[in-house]
Amino acid sequence: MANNIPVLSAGVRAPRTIGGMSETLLIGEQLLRRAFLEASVVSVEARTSFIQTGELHAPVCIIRRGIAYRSHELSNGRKAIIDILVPGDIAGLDHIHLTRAIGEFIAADLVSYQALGGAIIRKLMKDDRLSVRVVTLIAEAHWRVEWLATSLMRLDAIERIAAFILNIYQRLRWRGLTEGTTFNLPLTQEQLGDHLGLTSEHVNRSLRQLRMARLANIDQQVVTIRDLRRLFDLARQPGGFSSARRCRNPGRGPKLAS
Amino acid sequence: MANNIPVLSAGVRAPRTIGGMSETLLIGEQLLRRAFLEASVVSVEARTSFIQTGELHAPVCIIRRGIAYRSHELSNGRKAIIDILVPGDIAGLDHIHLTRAIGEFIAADLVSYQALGGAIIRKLMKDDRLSVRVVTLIAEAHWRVEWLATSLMRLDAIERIAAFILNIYQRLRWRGLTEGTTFNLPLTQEQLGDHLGLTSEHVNRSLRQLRMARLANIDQQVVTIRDLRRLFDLARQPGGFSSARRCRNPGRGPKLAS
DNA sequence: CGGCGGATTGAAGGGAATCAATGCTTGTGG
DNA sequence: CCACAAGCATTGATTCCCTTCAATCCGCCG
Repeated sequence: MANNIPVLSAGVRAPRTIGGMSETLLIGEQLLRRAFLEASVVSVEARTSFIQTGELHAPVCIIRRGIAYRSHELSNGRKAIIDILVPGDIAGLDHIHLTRAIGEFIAADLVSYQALGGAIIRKLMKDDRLSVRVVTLIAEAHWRVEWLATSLMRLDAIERIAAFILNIYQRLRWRGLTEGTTFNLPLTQEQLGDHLGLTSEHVNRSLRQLRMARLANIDQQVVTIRDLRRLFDLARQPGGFSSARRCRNPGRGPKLAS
Repeated sequence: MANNIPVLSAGVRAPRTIGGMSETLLIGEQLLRRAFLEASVVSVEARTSFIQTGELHAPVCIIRRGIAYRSHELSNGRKAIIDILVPGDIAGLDHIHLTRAIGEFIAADLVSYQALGGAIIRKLMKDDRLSVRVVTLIAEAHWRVEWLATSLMRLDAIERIAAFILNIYQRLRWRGLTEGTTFNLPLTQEQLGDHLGLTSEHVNRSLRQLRMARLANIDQQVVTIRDLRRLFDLARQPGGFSSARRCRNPGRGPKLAS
């Protein structure tokens, strides 16, 4: 299983955990996932939120099927989606020591998951190995948001979308959930916009550009990566950026053929 | 001490940790801070990085004096600052289980800190109480970045700056590091821009607007909050936003008198 | 069929970046 | 002690990416 590989959001070189810990981590991973197997499987329909903001003693969930996301609701009804959850992801680990959930968990399509209460996880964490794995899982989620923030700061629309596609692509691959360069992405353009800090209209236009440039297709919630290499060039990785959004220096890096 | 209060970045209502855990948390906190006291105090000058990207076995640091920040270097030389560290903050907790540091830690002004190696922290974490506190500290850093990402997505320049000022203000207050509404902020406008996803020029213009509107002053690295109430209105909090950046609905919320 | 949510496309406006100068401090060396 | 350089702050003019507003189209379902 590839689950012990820390995944950085944009599909960057995955940060490595301490080499000597890997066996411990693996065992912790197994213990944790085994614990979730005991829980009953819950299914929720698309567009329903299965954990609400402020919910008391919200559980920790492992996503089994479908795509979910975590979002912050703004009082005018719009949302800021700050994490995307794919099958195998364990979500809501901050509920372990939190009385009230921060943010809302919403199913993008038909999602099934298994949930454990914070108290149970706290008990399980008496085991050092599992505890270590929980810490690394939280750290992974942290890196994802960090990279999201970084790309919001310094990449423009197309670059952000490219980075996002690669991010999801790599996470799905590491989990063995996709073979080729095609995968399902049950998000509306508005949700994409809410995740990338764009309007749905501009997401639409940017997707068209990606399609025209033959880098990637997103139609009917199906993503097809056409040119992985150039997509990587667009989605400049941290530590290996070729240039940034705001670049006084000459040479703005790869451009799309307009 | 107020250190057991989880702090959300924008100065939002602080998320509460499990009530019954508070004593455990407090003890864990004390154990952790006590451990750091043993370490020798290191001082670094302004603008020097004391942990480099990719550094092997980077330590965990507690900031004792000054302001530091964590940033991701982009290959064209520009930076994305993804966390600000004030005295009392424990930084680099993800190094506990990571062979190589992600991101760089830089002193904004004269900073002194104490550092413990990941191995030591791992050993300390055999103690459940300390382990719990470490997890909550990581979660706090996570919420900070989440809110940063949210504000990058949905707030405009002035709102982001307002949110940022309040964020720092509240963190300093919770630590008892400032009394009134004035505090020191040793960041250049360029660094502010790198943290908020703006250019230094636009930071400058926005600061002027804040000054003109008599909301806050930032001069010579000294912040003076003039109108806390209206500043809060500008920096819309998660869960309590009055409106967002992109708002098709009428009534865009508080505006500055131009 | 009509309605609805989502995708698509166009036109116009705005917020922020870019480019370009000019002050203002500070520290350094002559 | 002054001159000068370097870094930062400030300001203006211009450009452009993205939002906003407004329609239309499409697929789906009651």
